[in-house]
Amino acid sequence: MAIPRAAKTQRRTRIQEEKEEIILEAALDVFSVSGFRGSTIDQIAEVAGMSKPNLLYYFRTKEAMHRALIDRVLFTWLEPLRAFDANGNPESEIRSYIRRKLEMARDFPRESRLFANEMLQGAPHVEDELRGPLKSLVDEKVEVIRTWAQAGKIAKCDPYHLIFSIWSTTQHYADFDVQVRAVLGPEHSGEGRFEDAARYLEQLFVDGLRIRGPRA
Amino acid sequence: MAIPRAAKTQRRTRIQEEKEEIILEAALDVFSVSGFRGSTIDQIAEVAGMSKPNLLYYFRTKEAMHRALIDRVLFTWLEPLRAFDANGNPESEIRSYIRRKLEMARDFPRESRLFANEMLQGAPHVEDELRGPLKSLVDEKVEVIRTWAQAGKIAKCDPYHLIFSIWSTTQHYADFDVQVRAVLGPEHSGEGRFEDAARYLEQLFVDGLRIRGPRA
DNA sequence: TGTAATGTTTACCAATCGGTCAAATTATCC
DNA sequence: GGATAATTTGACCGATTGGTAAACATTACA
Repeated sequence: MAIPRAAKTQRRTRIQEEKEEIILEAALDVFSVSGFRGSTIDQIAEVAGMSKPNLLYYFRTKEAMHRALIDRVLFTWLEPLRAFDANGNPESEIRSYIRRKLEMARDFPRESRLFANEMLQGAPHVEDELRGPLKSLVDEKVEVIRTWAQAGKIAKCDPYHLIFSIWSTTQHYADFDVQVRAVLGPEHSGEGRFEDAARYLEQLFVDGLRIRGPRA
Repeated sequence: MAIPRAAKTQRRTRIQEEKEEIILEAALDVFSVSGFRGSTIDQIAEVAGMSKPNLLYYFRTKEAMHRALIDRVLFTWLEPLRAFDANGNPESEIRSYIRRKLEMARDFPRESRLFANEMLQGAPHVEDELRGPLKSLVDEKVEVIRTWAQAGKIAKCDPYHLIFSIWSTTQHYADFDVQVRAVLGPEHSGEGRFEDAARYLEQLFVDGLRIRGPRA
């Protein structure tokens, strides 16, 4: 008798590891474009190259697949912020945070879109994670930024909105990719647009945070 | 015999105007949360408070409803950018553009989310509008900004990415509203967050664009 | 190599999907 | 007030949805 999801053996089979990976990969393809409600198990099964019941053998419901995916993505999504170092140099920390977030937008656009889709729908599946781990981490980094500002290392600013603006500007290049390409035109839609964005954003944020000297 | 959508009379009935308005309002509610694929005619019909066939009497297909909605939203979405005045003062023009966009995020979050949903899905229904009218308008304003920079009125910067960053930061407060509220916590989730955002963003962009004098 | 656990497939289900149709109801205008 | 056009509804359709049952195939391990 088949017992899905290794309930009996505790240890996961080689096949389980492989297939679950393939499924989550396919699920990411589909969910990131159509959102939870707009995606179907059949679509995912087709992308994964296996039958629907086979897929449901590994993840018993559509919700289960989505949850597994969200958990994984949320973790990597927060990586750059976690790397934000209180002991580093403010300017270079912000610079590399922007760079890291832009690299994620370039290298993992599906993950970014999955997350964006979830937010647009009111975060029905991750509200707890937002209020818990996410808020805690942000609060922690906000304190760092505040300390920097009080020490006169950077200009005073609202740290929450600073973080929001870095999130939104960087993720924009993943989530609104079609729009960016359409506006830039085919001649500027190569991968170079990420370098242009990095240059622009670093200038924007670093200059914006520099302590302003005697007015020009 | 009933001829849908006033094919015969040319002029639209009072009832037609009213009902189409109610339907589009309901459709905005639903589409903005679940996207096109994830929304159902039944949902919209329920929100609109009428039967499904009745709804389909005014809009023959789900696509027709979505298109009518997109056309309307795209127009108002571009209003602030259209208002961007080449003859105005650069600093105050950018300031009021940011303010206008933030007001839209506050007052029309569903419209912003509808648009974001469409972008996430690869803009299957509006790619032409992006490449055509949108790109033209942006190109026009990019020239304005470029002229300002060349005249030494503002710092040099990539005008395209400047516009992208204003779009993304302002729309963030509509599209990622749940996240913003979760991170700010219940005590800062009142309408005041838009004022805080406005203050922060105006400072960020205006300072970032000020010609920098002798270094501080 | 045998066998028990694991993995896969075919056939199927009830619910929901987008959409149609004809009949019933209501508004409009002379 | 009656005819005519406009509106609304309930019953229905085939396709698709998320998910199940059980037979079948494969793997792992003694």
